[in-house]
Order: sequence, then C-alpha cells, then structure tokens
Amino acid sequence: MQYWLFKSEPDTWGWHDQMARGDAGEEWNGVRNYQARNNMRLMNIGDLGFFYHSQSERAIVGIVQVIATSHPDSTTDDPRWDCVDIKAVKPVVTPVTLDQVKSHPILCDMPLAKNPRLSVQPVSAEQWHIICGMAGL
DNA sequence: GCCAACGTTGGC
DNA sequence: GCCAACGTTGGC
Repeated sequence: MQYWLFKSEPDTWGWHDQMARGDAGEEWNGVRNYQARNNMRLMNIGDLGFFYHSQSERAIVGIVQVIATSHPDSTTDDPRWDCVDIKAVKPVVTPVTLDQVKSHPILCDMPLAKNPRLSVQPVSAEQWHIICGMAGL
C-alpha cells in the first residue's frame, strides 16, 4: 500500500467533479510531466491518495483510491503519456491547508511545500497519518 | 493580475 | 548533448 497526492485546479476538475463520478471513477489524464507520470506508473490498485486543490483554495479536500493501474492517456495519441484511474472515497472533515503543511515540522518536507508544481506526488505513511488526523479522519 | 520557478522544446 | 527560449503553473 502506497500513498499519493493528486493536485488539481478546482475550476478545471475539482473534488465535486470527482465525487460526481462515484465508484466508476475517472482517468487522471492530462498529465504531461515525466515525474508525475512515473509516479502514476508506480501505483497499484487500492493505493490511496489525497486530493488537493491548487490556486485560490490550496488545501487537501478529499481522499481518493486508485482503481486502475497505469494505461495510455485517452486524451492524447502521444505514447509517452500514461495515467491511472481514481475514484473519490470520502471528503475530509476539515481541509488541511498548504499553510498548515508548510508550518508543520514533518509535513514541510513534502513535495507539496517544496515543489508545488509537481502534479502527482508520493506521500509517506507518516505524512499520510498526520494529515488524516488534521483532516478529522 | 503579477511574477518567480520550473520543465519542455528546439536550434545549434 | 548543451543551452537558450518559451510556455505553464501556482503562490502571493
């Protein structure tokens, strides 16, 4: 079991869009960055991830689960780009903000704080449990 | 809305 | 293979 973080612009594809797909889930497509793609290639079915809203919100707002491993991205013919499918599991009780992550002694080492442009990131088990606690889960 | 940081692209 | 130019992203 590994943990991840998926970053999205809420105006383009937000948590509410993700939840609306239900258990059918949705492709996490459109990623055009090798590091993010490589992270997706490492995912297994059942892995859990945080759903993060960038831009004006800057907070972790939900939990998602990987339901299909890496496969070609249907939004491009370019064979370089793969993606996984994810489904919404549940929303957080209390969003965990970027400010909280940055000011926390352990969470401040997350890529989210250091490299906010990486759209798919790994999360350690320790970080996962800390954030779940802060999120009221 | 601006600006800095970063990643990708393309020319050499 | 290197490096400059460019486009995109995201925080503020």
